[in-house]
Amino acid sequence: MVARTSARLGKIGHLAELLGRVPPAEAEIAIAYLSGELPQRQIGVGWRTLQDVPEPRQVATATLAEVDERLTAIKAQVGPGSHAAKKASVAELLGGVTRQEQTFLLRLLHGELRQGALEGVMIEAVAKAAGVPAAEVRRALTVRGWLPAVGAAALAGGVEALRGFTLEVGRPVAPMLAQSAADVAAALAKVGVPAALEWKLDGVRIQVHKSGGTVAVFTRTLDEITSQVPEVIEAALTLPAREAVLDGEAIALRLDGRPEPFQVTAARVASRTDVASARATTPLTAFFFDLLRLDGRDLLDLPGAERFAALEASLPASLLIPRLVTDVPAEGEAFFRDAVRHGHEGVVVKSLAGPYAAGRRGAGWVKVKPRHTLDLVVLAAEWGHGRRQGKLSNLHVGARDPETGGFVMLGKTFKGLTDALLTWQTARFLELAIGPTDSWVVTVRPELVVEVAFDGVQRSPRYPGGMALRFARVLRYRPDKRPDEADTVDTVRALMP
DNA sequence: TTCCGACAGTGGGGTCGCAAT
DNA sequence: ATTGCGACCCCACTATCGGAA
Repeated sequence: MVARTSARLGKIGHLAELLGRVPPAEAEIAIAYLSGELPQRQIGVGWRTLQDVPEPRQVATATLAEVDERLTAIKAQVGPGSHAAKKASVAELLGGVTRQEQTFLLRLLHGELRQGALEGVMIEAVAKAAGVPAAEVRRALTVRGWLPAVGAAALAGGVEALRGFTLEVGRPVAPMLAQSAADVAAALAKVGVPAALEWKLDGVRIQVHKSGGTVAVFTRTLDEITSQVPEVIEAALTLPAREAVLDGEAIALRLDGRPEPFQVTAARVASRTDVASARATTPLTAFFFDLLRLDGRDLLDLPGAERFAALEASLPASLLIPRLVTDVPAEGEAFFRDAVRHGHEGVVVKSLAGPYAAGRRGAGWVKVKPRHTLDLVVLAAEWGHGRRQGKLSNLHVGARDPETGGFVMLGKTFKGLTDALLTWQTARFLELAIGPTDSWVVTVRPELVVEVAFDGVQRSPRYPGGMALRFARVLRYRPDKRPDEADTVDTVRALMP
């Protein structure tokens, strides 16, 4: 019903009505499921485990609490034999529910609920069901980070219960996100001048919580990585502040201070088995750009300029992100070019006045990155899902190889396509198809040239040229260009770091 | 009435750790 | 030893709704 209702207010109404009927003990589970999440977060079940689903039952027997218990048990199945055990448990669970419930559970477990109601809509639904302002729910969520818990509290105790949620050292806060802009001038126009510009480092976002001698480190998705980043812990422990919540970036730097490719930083942070040797070969450096709490005082609602002043006063300069405050666009442009010249991703332009909008992609922060483009050739396309069902969506694109006269695939992209373009390209690809068109991938004669934008070229173990484009997106088709006028692999190779 | 902010959806490449083969 | 799978690090972009202007 929620999925069938396209109007957002309609969805909110349906969800609120549903929440009003859920027993209090199951409210948390209901809110989690309806917004596409599991209380267990991950349970080690993916698409493979969800194949070969048994026939559902005619009548419902399972309660939400029982399903939740079973999922907890499935998560706990680890070690030898766990694949088969998980598969059996999942089959048992799915075989014990009705067809409707099974469909819902399958989508939930796949992580593709697709009913147009994730956290943003659920916040409104919780507010409506509990009879509280949505702003109160949002505020509690920013400091608690887990809507089902916040929602259950709101349903049980109203505004008073929501007011009980405060920033707690040791529990991560949803990090503030940034919008993007094409250039520094556009970014300055969005946030207003004067504004702060900071280097955008191509590393891993870190939120560091220090309380006395205890330090915890979390990622953008609030996963804890404390044990993987001892350098960050040591840095936090040297700070004079007794208690602090810091926002920043961890990145692997080379000896000359230039950044390693993102792949290197990501691999380092992901390494858990031998952190000491990983650290010896690939040390991490932490840079901080925000301070959310300092010695018992919450700073979230302070203007950006004040938060940074507090940060500056609490950290050695070596831990601070390089930053410039200006109202002159040309100075901002120069700072941006300098960041790129140092090998970094670009800059983030920040409002001096705005609060720390936890969990929001507010207009207070705007990122600017340089953009590369290439004219590439479409080699194949994949059939889309969901709202792209029936449309050839995901393009395989390649560069010309002057040696062989053929084309070398550099990656896939589905971004930047409008509905009209999807319709057009589906028809065009079917005309150009080589071989079957009902297969997952439809191979086409390499005749269409497409202009693709991307952030950079990275080493690839997957593609024959050993290179792949990062964040490729379609800008437009180039009907004025023939495939033999497309860019070559040599051009791409020259862009490798 | 038009504009624009926020949200949801549609997927991308790379890497690690673990279990299965 | 290698492969398959799940999880998660980075992410861009369009369509849509509904409140703001």
